[in-house]
Amino acid sequence: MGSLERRSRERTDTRQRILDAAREMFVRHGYDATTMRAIAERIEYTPTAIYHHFKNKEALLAELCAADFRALAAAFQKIGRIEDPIERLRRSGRAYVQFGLDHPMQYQLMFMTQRPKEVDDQIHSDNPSESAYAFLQQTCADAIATGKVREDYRDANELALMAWSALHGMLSLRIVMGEKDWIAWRDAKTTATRICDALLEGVLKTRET
Amino acid sequence: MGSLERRSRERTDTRQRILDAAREMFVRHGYDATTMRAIAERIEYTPTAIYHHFKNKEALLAELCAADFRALAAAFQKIGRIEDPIERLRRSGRAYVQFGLDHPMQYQLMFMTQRPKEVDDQIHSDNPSESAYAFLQQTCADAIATGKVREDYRDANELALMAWSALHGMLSLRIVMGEKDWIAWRDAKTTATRICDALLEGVLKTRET
DNA sequence: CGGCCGAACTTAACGTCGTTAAGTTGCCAA
DNA sequence: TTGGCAACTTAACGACGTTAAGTTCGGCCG
Repeated sequence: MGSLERRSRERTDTRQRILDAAREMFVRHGYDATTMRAIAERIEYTPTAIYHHFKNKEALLAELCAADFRALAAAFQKIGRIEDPIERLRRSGRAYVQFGLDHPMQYQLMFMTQRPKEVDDQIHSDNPSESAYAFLQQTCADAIATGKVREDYRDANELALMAWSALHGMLSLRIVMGEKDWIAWRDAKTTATRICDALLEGVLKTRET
Repeated sequence: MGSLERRSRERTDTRQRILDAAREMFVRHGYDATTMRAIAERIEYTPTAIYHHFKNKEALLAELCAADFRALAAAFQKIGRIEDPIERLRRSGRAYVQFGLDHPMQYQLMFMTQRPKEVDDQIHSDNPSESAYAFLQQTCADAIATGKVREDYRDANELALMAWSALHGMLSLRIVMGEKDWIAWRDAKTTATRICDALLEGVLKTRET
C-alpha cells in the first residue's frame, strides 16, 4: 500500500511549493505586485492549480502570516526564561526590532496591512506561548508587579500598547519612508535602543542611569 | 471677452469636482477599493475624462496627499508661537495625534503607504513653515538648546524620529489593528499623552512630575 | 460668414488581474 | 474492467487602469 500516503505527501508537497514560491515573491515584490499567474508560472503550474490548494490569494497570505507570527512568538519564547521583567521587556523590544529589520516585508504584511478579521482569527491565539502580544502583556504585568513602575503606568494593557507602539512606529516608518532623503535616519537599532531606554526611564520610578 | 476665463474656470471646476469625489471615496472606502470608473460615475463623467485632468489614479492621490500635508503643516503653524520648546513639543504631539484620529484614512495614505519618490518630492518641502517634519525637527533642536535634555538624546534628528515614531506607532496600530478584539485598547488620546509624558520624562534631565 | 483649431469629453478597446465553470487525465479500489 | 475521485488544465468571465481614436462645440482668423 502506502500509495495513499504518497498521494497525500505529493499533495502537501505541491502545497508547500506554492507557499514557498508565494513567500519569496511576496517578500521580493510585495503582495499586490505578486500575481497568482506569476506564482503559478514559477512552480510550473497553471494559475488554477493554486485554487485547489488555497481558497484564494488572501488565504495564501494568511497562511504565510500565520507562520510568521509563530516565528515571532518563538523568538519571544527564547526570552521567556529571563527572571527580571524589566530586562525581559528590554530583550523583547530588541527581539521585536530585530525581527522587523530582518524581515521588513513580512513585518509589513503582519502589522501594516489590514486583514479581514476572519483571517486574523485564524492567526491569533491567546496562549502566551503562541502569541507574541500576550507575551508582551504578561511581561508588562510582571514588570508592574515588581513595584518599580510609576503609578501612572500601572495598566499592563496600556503599557504593552505604549511599548509596542513606540517600536512599531519606528519600524513602520522605516519601512514606508525608508527611502525619503528628507528624513535624517540614524542607525535603526541605536534609535530603537534609545526609544526603549527613554520609555523605560519615563515609566520607572527610579532612574537606572 | 472673458470667455477664456470662463473656459479655464470650467476646467478647474471639473478638476476640483474630480478631486472632491476622489477624496470622499478614498476616505470612505480606501484607495484600492475606489475605482476610476466609480469616481467618474459619481461626477457623471466617463472614466476617460479624468485622464484629461490627471495623469493617472496615483496623481489624484498625490494631489490630495499634498493638500493633507499642507493641512497638517498648517495645524503645526498654529503651535509655532509657543515659547517653551518642551511645551511646544507636547502640543505638537497632541496636534499630530488629533490629526491622525480625525482623518485616519488620510493619515493612512500620508504615512502608511509607499509612494514613488517622484510623487513624494512633489509633496515635500524643507521650509519649516510648510513641512511638519521640519517643524518637529526644529522644535527638538530648540528643546536641546534649552539644556534640559539628557546628553544621550541631544541629536535633534534622532529625537524627532523618536517622538514621531512613538506617536505614529500608536496611530498606525489603531488604524490597522483597530478592530482586533485581542488588543485591549485604551482611549487613544490618553495613551498618546502617556507616551508623550513617558518619553519626555525619559529624555529630560529633571523629572517634571 | 465659413472654415478650422483646439479643448473637453466619449466610444471602444487593450492587456492584466483574481477567480471559476467545465473539462481532462491518471491512479486506485471494487 | 470499470467507476470514481483527486490533481490539474483550458477557456472564459467580469472588473480594473489606461489609451487610441473619434466626436462635439465654442471661439478665432481669413
